[in-house]
Amino acid sequence: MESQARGVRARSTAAPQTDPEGFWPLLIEFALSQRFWWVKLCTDLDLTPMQGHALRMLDPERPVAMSSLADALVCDASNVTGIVDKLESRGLIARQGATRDRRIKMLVVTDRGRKLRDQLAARMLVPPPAVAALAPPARRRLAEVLRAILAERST
Amino acid sequence: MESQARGVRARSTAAPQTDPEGFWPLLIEFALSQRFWWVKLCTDLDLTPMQGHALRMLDPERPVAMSSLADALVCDASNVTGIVDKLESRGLIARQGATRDRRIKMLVVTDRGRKLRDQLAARMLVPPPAVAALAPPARRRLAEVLRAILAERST
DNA sequence: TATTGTTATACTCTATAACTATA
DNA sequence: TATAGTTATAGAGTATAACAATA
Repeated sequence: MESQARGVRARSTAAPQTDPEGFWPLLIEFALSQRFWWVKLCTDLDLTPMQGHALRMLDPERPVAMSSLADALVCDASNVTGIVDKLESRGLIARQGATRDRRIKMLVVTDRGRKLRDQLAARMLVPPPAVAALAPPARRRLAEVLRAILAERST
Repeated sequence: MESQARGVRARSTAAPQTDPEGFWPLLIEFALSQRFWWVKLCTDLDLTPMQGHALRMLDPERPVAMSSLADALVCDASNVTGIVDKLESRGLIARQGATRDRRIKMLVVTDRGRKLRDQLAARMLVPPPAVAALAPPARRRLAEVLRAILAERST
């Protein structure tokens, strides 16, 4: 949920029709609130949000084509060029030519990039107090549902 | 979850310590995936993501100060000036002077803005098939858990 | 003096279109 | 001809600093 300082908050003006328990609006409200969480996480590690996403989506075990990263980030290839430029200039990743198709450039995560990526992953996995305090059965149930939702790819 | 075209996906390299059910990583993965969902929702209504957030956070029932909107959007006041400029130039909101303190400018949602805001709210409330298919008891339980998390304000 | 909002500036993200070098 | 990536360009979000009006 976004800040409610001075009483400002999102207000719903329409009623849900297939979700009388209000589950979906709550999930959405939560998801949108994580915008700030992600920005802070990345900023703390001197990354922009998109640079953080890029580093997260790259595979530390094997090279990934620029075009694959563009797909993963759901943005244009021209955009990826700039994002990769910045990460490469900091020595976090590197461009490599592909052997068979010389048009393709593969991206590899450097040792330095891997360290930063691991830090990011570690911080991502630290749940906020409210989540850590949940009883295990409640977490287990919610985890099952989220797994089912993510498996659908329909959102 | 971001696109997995050509096999690219986020990989975790660290293990959670206080969340053996994997609840938190799933929740985060879900939250981050909603980035694209929100962008599309706003784009369909000819709004940028931030303009959508601004319209969502404003109160159609009463004027809101620029500074309050800045708090709600968690961004600088100078930033809000530009976002408000664009919404106002489209006739979706309007600036009003405050009576007691003439430094303050209050924002009101116009009739046109209200219609667009309602459309946005209505589309937000349509759950994806995987969510709509959940049994009511499951939804009810999960709604309780999410309410508890959001009430904490600690994320 | 302090606060509200604006302006100026600079950087990042974003897409489109034109370009190159390959295929 | 088609594809992978780059460059040029323009619009939007972002913060910092300096500013005007008001308190």
